[in-house]
Amino acid sequence: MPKIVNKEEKRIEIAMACVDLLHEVGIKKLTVAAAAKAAGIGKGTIYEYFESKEDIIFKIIGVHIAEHNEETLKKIALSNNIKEKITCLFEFVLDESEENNIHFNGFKEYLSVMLADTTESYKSFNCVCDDFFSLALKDVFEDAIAKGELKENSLYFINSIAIFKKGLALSRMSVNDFSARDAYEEFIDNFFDLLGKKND
Amino acid sequence: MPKIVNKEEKRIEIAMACVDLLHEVGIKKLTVAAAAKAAGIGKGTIYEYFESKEDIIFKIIGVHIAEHNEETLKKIALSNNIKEKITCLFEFVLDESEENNIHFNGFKEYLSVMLADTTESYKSFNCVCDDFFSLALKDVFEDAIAKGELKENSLYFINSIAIFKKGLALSRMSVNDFSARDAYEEFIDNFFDLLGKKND
DNA sequence: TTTATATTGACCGAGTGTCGGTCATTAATA
DNA sequence: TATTAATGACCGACACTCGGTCAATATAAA
Repeated sequence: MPKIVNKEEKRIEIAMACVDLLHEVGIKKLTVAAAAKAAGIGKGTIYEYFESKEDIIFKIIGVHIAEHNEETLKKIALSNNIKEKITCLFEFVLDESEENNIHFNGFKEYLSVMLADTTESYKSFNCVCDDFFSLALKDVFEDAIAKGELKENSLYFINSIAIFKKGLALSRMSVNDFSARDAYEEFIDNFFDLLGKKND
Repeated sequence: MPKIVNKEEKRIEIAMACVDLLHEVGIKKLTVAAAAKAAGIGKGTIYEYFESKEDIIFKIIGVHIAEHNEETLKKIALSNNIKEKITCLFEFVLDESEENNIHFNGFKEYLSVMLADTTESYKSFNCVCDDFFSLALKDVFEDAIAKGELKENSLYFINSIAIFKKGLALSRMSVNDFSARDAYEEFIDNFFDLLGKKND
């Protein structure tokens, strides 16, 4: 009998091998043949591990988001400032560094694929991401309220802020000369003016 | 000389003839041949009027949005209630009627295309839509402030609300069991609690 | 009839996904 | 230990789809 490969591991391996290529050419111009070449395998083998070309993108984004969420939680734990903690949760949408641009663009590719063909599994995946954000934000808010830095009714806005974040991402993807950072700062400052407890 | 056709009119005519088909099959499965058939013309003729398949979707959404914006302004003018006026501006994202679903789905198709290949002209188009919303909302807010129904600093939130609306649309497109109406109501109620002037 | 434009569908090639077949590895057996 | 059997991994030729092109044709004004 041949060696039994770990399908899931190989899925990740192939997906990761395609990351650079994907970012070079974008999903529209990514061919399965090129993806196979990048991964050093035959074209047919791709289909042993993925349903479709789009499925590769799905895998890539999944791995990255899991990594990113972990990092985010660490950063939040390290910070002592409430506003800073919240900003950590938005960093993915705000950061315009070379490295984050790559990931953000990957997310854009993913969104495009998902909107073209919104399956239940895609939707479930989105929900998981949303839940992470909402739960983490809730923790931060409750912490801030306990410390007397935010008014209690801040909690009512958690869902709305999660939605705001999505809009921020979409705006960054689709609006000319849009500064997500500026838009975010404007929002969060106004928010704190209304709901922060001035402890001066 | 032969019959001179009005290119722009025919563009619209072809695009409109594809609306039903597009909604049936979605952009991924919409073939140019099928689109041509739906419009009762040859496949080659499509390319006399459109740059690409995607361009058809672009045209469809453009026409619908222009129509919709006009209607929205009329509805706002008819209403005397501030909250109702604001809701008019969100109606496209909230309404789940059969008819609006078709339009909303069209918008989703459009978004997908745009994210796959974000050209400057797509971005400009988005800006036009955003401007409409922001300007209309500003008018409503200023009116409400003048009437003493909203606090002045409500104006600071206009950009954020425009972004929130985008997030709401994206959520409706991509999240399981998401009620845009509920999320909107929650937001707007909390917003009025904070920034409405209680005139009781 | 001439001429400029509109229209068309056969055609092309890029690219997706399939499938029959090969290969490498290990289990079983003598 | 050597030989054979069994099996899943792997592959790339190929069938097919579909977007976009273009040479030929239709149309209608002059």
